[in-house]
Amino acid sequence: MRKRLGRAFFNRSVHDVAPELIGAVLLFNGVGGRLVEVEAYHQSEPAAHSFRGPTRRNSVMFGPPGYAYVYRSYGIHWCLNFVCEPEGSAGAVLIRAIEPTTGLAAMRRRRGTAEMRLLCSGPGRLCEALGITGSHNGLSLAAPPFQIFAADGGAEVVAGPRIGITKAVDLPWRYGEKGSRFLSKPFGAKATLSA
DNA sequence: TGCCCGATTAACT
DNA sequence: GTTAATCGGGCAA
Repeated sequence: MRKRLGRAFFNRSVHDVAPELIGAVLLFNGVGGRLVEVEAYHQSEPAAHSFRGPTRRNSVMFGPPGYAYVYRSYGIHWCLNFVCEPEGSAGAVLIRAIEPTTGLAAMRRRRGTAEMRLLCSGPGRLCEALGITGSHNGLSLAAPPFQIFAADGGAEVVAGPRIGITKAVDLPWRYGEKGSRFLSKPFGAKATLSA
């Protein structure tokens, strides 16, 4: 049986947490699958929402680890983050893609497609498929509707540059499962291997 | 207040 | 390849 992840897991550096999340299982109201792509963000670098200090939108990032930070992207989509680091460090891991395994019918209905690749491959798609919205901002990751289980160690993790940002573009803080068909974008040939 | 831009996606040409 | 949808934050005035 997989180990349930709680606050202790998230109360560490985003650089430790993010690669360990690849292969972990995320369920929201019993719907979800295996995490295959995430990105790390930290207050110290300008691509992070927390870089310029607390605002109403990002306040959850400045709270304790183990909580969900959900924000609206481009005025349209929702994006899910796991708050990490000791409280006040304002780090978070953006959940970018999952391999759908559980609750396929609900995901297909919400996304309006049966195409597996299009259900959860991208941060906005994933939130729509799982039914996550801004109303879930600030919820604990250790209690329903969230259930998060540790990776079983089978995933081979690669790292590369983050996607869709214009600042700190060279930091290789995107992590994914090597060769997964459910990535939002493939990793380049020069992607490095990670623990 | 007004203007520009963004951790995106789908539907165009 | 380009563009529209649409809203909160940051910054200038």
